Amino acid sequence: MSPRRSAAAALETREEIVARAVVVASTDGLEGLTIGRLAGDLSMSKAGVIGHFGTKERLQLATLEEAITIFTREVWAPVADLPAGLERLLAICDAWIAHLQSGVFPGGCFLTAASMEFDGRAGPVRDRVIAGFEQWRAAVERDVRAAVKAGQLPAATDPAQVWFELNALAIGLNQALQLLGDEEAPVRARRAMRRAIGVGAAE
Amino acid sequence: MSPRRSAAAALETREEIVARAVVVASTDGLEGLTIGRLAGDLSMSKAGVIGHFGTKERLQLATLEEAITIFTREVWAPVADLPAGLERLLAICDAWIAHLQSGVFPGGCFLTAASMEFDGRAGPVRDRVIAGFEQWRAAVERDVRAAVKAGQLPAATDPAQVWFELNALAIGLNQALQLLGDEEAPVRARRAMRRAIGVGAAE
DNA sequence: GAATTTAGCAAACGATCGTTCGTAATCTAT
DNA sequence: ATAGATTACGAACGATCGTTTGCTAAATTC
Repeated sequence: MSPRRSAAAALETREEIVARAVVVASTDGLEGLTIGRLAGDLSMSKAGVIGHFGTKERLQLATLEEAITIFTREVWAPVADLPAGLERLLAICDAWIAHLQSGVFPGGCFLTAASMEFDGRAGPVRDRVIAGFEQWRAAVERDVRAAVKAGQLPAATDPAQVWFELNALAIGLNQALQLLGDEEAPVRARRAMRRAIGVGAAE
Repeated sequence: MSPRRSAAAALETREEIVARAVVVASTDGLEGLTIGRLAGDLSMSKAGVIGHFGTKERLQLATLEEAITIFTREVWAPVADLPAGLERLLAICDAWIAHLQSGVFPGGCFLTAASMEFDGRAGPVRDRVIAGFEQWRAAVERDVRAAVKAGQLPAATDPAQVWFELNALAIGLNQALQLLGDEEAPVRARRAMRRAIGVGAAE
């Protein structure tokens, strides 16, 4: 078969490719992602796959972008409507934990894996990973500051420290779930996150 | 040149290969490790490289084993002589942080990277990674229990919870250093580790 | 309805992957 | 000194890598 798809349908094809790429890269890594593998999975030719992106690196970037979109939808969107402050910060933590448990990415947190995979290689993929983390960090720290300003957290609270700990705990939870299948990890992570924020675990 | 090395020297060759493999895999991952690349770096033939291991998987296992040995030497050996308990637990944390800062692995913590890379693929490499983490976890938890027994920590202290948090913070520190070059991360990690243990940061 | 653009395929490109084979050089053991 | 193991090499294996090139057939534009 040859190109019997309309321009709109071609966009769909591109989305199908990216959707599959996210799944594959989630377990095999962005570098382990392969055009031939993708073509086989989708019953397409290699040229048909790469044609939508031009280059493997741009395919990786598109895949990363989609993963960031999914993360945003899973973790940020559910809490976006809450007012900035402690309540939303706690909701973020719970959504974060739920996301890591959800199995949306079969190979575990995509961004975490990508950050480890590309932390030593320069290039646009690494740059995008960094930008993604910085954006997420800014969102979390904003709520910490709002909670401090509202008197919900002690004035001495350091937003950067809270972010550091929450992010570390999320990564640690991801490892515990993916590598060890530790079923107690989510509750441990929640407890530690509450403590990192400076709020009783009874919350 | 052809094989003009004695049996003893051949062991040296093997060690040289593994030493180089640790460096390469530290940045490119155990899967990104390539026999041809290794042969080029060492001015050897591919057959000469793989001949010492038989299989790439066994080369990966030897590389992983060496990385575990290095980690043990860097983090455990300096504190092994201390008596079990709170003092050694705190020393472990400091040695751990120092190790992550040391740049022994140019691409960051080898075990962390390997755990992310292989957390979705069955096989002996993944099994060895898990065993390495379990062994390290047992060592840390042992000191937590000893500290509790000695009355240095509250009786309600949960060793598994402490391990979970310390490990997460170490991974988070590794990411902050490698991906973001965050120079404040080590002091943040140290502070959080002290708090996870349940000891004042002034210690 | 004719001309142009586009989606996707089949095939091939050189490069590299992990692995195997035969062979020469060296070491070890008799 | 001679025989047998090793060590490592060069060369080749089939497979797969990312990418490029023509081509066909459908969709779009004029």
